[in-house]
Amino acid sequence: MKVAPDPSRRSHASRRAILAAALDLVGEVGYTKLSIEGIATAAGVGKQTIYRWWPSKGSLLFDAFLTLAGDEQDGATAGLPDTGDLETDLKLVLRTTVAELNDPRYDLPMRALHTEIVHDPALAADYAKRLDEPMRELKKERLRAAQRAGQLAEDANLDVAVDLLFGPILNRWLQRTGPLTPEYAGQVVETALRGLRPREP
Amino acid sequence: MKVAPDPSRRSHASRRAILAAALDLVGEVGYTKLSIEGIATAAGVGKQTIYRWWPSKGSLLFDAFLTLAGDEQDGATAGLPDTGDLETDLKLVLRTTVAELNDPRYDLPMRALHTEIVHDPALAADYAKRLDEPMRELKKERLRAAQRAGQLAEDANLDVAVDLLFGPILNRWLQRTGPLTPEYAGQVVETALRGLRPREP
Amino acid sequence: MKVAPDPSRRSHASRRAILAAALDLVGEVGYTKLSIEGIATAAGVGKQTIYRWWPSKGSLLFDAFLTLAGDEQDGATAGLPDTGDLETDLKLVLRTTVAELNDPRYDLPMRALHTEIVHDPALAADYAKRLDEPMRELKKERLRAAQRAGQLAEDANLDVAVDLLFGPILNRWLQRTGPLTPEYAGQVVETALRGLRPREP
Amino acid sequence: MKVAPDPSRRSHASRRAILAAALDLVGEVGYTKLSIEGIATAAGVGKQTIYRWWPSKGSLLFDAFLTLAGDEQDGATAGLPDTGDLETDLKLVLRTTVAELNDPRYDLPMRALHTEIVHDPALAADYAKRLDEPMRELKKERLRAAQRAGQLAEDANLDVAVDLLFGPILNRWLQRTGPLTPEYAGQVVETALRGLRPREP
DNA sequence: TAATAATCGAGACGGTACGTCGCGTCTTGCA
DNA sequence: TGCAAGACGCGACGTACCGTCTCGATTATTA
Repeated sequence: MKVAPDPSRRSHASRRAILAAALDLVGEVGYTKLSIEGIATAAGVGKQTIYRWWPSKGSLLFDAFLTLAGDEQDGATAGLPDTGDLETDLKLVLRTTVAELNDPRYDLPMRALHTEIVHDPALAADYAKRLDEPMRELKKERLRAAQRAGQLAEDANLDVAVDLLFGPILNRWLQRTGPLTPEYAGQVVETALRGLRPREP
Repeated sequence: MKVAPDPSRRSHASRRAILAAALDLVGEVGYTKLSIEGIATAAGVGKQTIYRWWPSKGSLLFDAFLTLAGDEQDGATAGLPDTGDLETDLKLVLRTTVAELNDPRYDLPMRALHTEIVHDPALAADYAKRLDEPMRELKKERLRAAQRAGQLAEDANLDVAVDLLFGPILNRWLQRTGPLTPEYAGQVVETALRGLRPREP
Repeated sequence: MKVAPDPSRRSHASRRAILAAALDLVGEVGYTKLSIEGIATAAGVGKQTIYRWWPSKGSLLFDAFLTLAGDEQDGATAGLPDTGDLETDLKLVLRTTVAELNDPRYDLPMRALHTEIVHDPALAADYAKRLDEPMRELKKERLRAAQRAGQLAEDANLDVAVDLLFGPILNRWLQRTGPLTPEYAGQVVETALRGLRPREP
Repeated sequence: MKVAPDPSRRSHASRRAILAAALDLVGEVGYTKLSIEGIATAAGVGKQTIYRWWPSKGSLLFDAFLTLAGDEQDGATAGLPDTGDLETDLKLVLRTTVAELNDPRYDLPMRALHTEIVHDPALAADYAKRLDEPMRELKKERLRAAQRAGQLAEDANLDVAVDLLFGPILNRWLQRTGPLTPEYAGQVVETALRGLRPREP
């Protein structure tokens, strides 16, 4: 019978080395050539140390990504910018997102993580709970503020609103169906906010 | 020296068997366990026959998917429904899309193809040209009709509009960040069309 | 810096459990699948306790075998039987040896120990000194008595004589080049004693 | 279901490289450190090519040993020397055997093969049939000639006689219970032929 | 009788090798 | 010449053990 290892005896040095090596390697060789063996070697670690603590390559990538995200933007917990002008704020956020997706340091790791999520419902659930929901809540909070300021329809479904704003960008990035530019981000915000319907006369 | 094979001598029986086996297998074992070797065995075909005609697993999946799509909805070439009511028509289309994404026969093959596209820019370009653009053109055509009918802003960017409508659905399907229901599809259409801004007084 | 452990603080319970587990395990799973890790687990003991007290798997097996032998036949120290009839006595001894080699409780442990000896000269020396030589001395003592009784050539090399008697049995047992029966043991004794040359006329 | 590979498609170059590498490696690093992985690397061959054609490390060593033996002494098929003087002939043969066992090129490979035989009854049977029995038959043939020449007891059991001659040498070699010298070989022959009993008066 | 020092169980660690699977290439013999 | 079949060199998989290394928690003297 398989028993869970005791986390209190875990080597933090190895953990950090593994996560760093995973990020480095996925950036260098890409998702397809990323191997546990390669990560272990790059981290100066035995393979078993990886298999002991992570159930799958996906969950390792997830942890690595959390580290990456946590290191740089844990100020994100502070919430989205609120200048009082929703459109300006959203454009800033989406353009930042676009810049991040175009940043080579993030591009390959995020594609790798995305792929694992797509094929692993358990990981998807983990991702949804630990990354997507908190960030989504921040976004919805900003939209709620906009509602209070009368800049957004009272009855708008905020989850749908968030999807409307971020879905197009993520898809274009993933599928490369068009150039992922700040201009595109701006158009998405404008179109989503203005709506597609013709103006009321 | 490598010479290109002569397509006129190609065995159609083998081609069909390979594409069918690829679809069957990806549905049975999923993308991660899908192997060329397995497809060849299941198709009763030599491995070389696959390597001779397809440059990558992704392009094989793409072909297989074209077959799948072609068999069932080649009437799609006929264009989107146009009852005169844009919202109704779009809801129908998006709900059909949702049903398709939820159909087990399509789910795994599409995830597999998506993954290949995400990691293979050449395949992404092929996909964009041969599948995305034609379908996008049909959608834009319907939106243009709506513009002519005054149901859509004259200055709306139609590419952005299409992304706004389909991006959220595809993302929710891929990342499982929420249930992918017809209701959700309806809300996306409504929100996109109505816009997020408060009504003009 | 490495210091020698203090034998006075050694846990006798652990020692006994390890030796017993080693014998049990080698009997159950055979030499090839015998592992220090397995012995430690079966003995309810930490691995380090084994590595602390034994320099190699071979020396552990040697100790275990000494225990096994000591428990049952420490009367062997008393010397070989001496009824006055050398041939009868030798046949008894060799048949006993054959029975022991055929005993499942001894077979696998002895094969394991033999293998370690074959590949480890240091262990071989230890074995020669602590097991082979004392037993060999007992055998030679019996042969010397036979010499005094005029049943054995005065100038016979007793070491060679012992090898001549036991070598064939051990080899047949190890290599399974033929059935290891009491009859075979008897034939070996007869042939060795009688010699191969024809009777003087 | 596992099917046997087709021997007609086997690569002879790989086969030879593997057998040679096995012999070289076992001579260099010894039995304990001999690994399939190491052999494959040294032979410039994939591991699977070894696993495809040999069921165990032992059977590979056996094949390698057959090659070694076949290359050098396939003249052995011609039979043992027969000068008319049995004792001289046997001493020559046993001294040659001793020299061979002391030859570093043979020592480690033979120990390795011996170990595999000891722990693998199937391999032991193969060894008995393909190596031990033919060589034993040659020896018995020489002894039969001696019987016809009146140099050996008519009723001597030839199998036992062969064991009596070779068993002691093999044992001393394996267990290192004493120096393995030509003198020892001579004494074994003399003692075995003369017998241990005193001369008839 | 407490302090103290070593062994003890447990098991994580960096490694090596295992035996298997799949890759993409190459060769063979049939149609 | 295309094909089914499959051997090949290669690389990675996930597992088993190696021998070393911490960890508290017994123990069994020594102060």
